[in-house]
Amino acid sequence: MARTAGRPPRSKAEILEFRSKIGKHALEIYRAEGFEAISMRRLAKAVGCAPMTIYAHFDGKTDILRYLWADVLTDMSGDIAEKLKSVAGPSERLQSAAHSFIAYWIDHPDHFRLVFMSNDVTRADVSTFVMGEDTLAHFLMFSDLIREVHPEEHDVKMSTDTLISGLIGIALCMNTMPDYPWADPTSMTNQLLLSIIT
Amino acid sequence: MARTAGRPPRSKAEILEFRSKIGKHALEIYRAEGFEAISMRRLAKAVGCAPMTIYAHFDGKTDILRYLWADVLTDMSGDIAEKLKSVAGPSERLQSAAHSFIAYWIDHPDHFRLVFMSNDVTRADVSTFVMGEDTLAHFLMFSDLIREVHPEEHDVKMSTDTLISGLIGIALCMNTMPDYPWADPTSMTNQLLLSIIT
DNA sequence: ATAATACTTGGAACGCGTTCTATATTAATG
DNA sequence: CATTAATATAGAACGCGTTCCAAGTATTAT
Repeated sequence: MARTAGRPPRSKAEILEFRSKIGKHALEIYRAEGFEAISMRRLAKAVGCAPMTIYAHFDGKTDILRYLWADVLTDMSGDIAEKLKSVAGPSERLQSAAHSFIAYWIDHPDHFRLVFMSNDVTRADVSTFVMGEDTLAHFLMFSDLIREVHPEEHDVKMSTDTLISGLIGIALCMNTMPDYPWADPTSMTNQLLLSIIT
Repeated sequence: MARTAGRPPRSKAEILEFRSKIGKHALEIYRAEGFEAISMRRLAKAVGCAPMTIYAHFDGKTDILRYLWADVLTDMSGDIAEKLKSVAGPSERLQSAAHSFIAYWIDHPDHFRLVFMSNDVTRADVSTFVMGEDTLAHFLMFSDLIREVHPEEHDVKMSTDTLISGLIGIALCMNTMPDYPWADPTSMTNQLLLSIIT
């Protein structure tokens, strides 16, 4: 301990506050004008700081974009929950959620790109959290639905991950290769569900 | 007809030749130094023309990258075929192919990004072919394998598309969200296959 | 006050994809 | 030959993400 002289480092609270402040402005721009409109120079102007300052708090643009994930995922979860209200049976509920999931990403290709096509595939800094608790919850909702269908044993974790990644794959294909005559996404989703429900 | 004066448009053969010439150089750079190394200015230098000229033949960078797909997919198909040599039963062959598919994209994240994460999600020019006959063949191989498993009716087209997009989804998740504790990719692939094989 | 440390700032710079414009260059017709 | 249309070229420009650096500002212990 025994601080030497000089300005002390910012408290963790301050750091988080600044980060979320930048994230808030990024979200504003994204909602108003979409993905392309978010630029570091512009974001800095919106926040009211120098472009350089942002780099002191974030590793880069992708690191900022992660702040928008939660927002999009919340929107998606809301969509699913809304449609889920009027569905009763366990397997029907799982199916409804899956179809809503697909529909959401097909209806919002820009959101899909934001969440699933962030372009820093290269570096996998395990240190950063990437998927926080809250972000995760939006996906684990499928676990609950699967558990309702299979109250017995069954490897819920694996079924969930398979379903999620499978669904994301369908959405990716529809988004990135729209010219290929894919089978009906609804049919594909049902087919995918077969491996979980049966 | 009755041509007016002036230089005639290039023949289709010439156009294709120029395009493939650019594609060839792009592939060279990609193989030698990877994705990031491909830039329009540098590519022009390699081809021996002005950067502007490329834009007369391609819509943009993404349009060029498509030329590299075939190469990557051929490589992948080779990988699958190689491992498939020593596998006998119909369903075993399908499983082998699926696992090889996943393994390939996990082992080559840069290739995955090149093929499945081209960033022009926005515009869907139906006019451009996007997936040529040859490119397509690498995916339709799964159709044959599925048909071997199910000689009867069964909607092969839909099963194939579901399997392909599901596999791509698993690969995408492993590549873009490496920090999330996904279930074992092998297990997920098997789970995915359940919906097709049964 | 002074010195030491942490952080912010402004500006320049690099290479990028892309667009624009004005100026060749090429190859056909008349 | 000249004319005319198709193409290629050079160069500048825009905004982008990102990096570097020198200078400034803020906050603390001494």
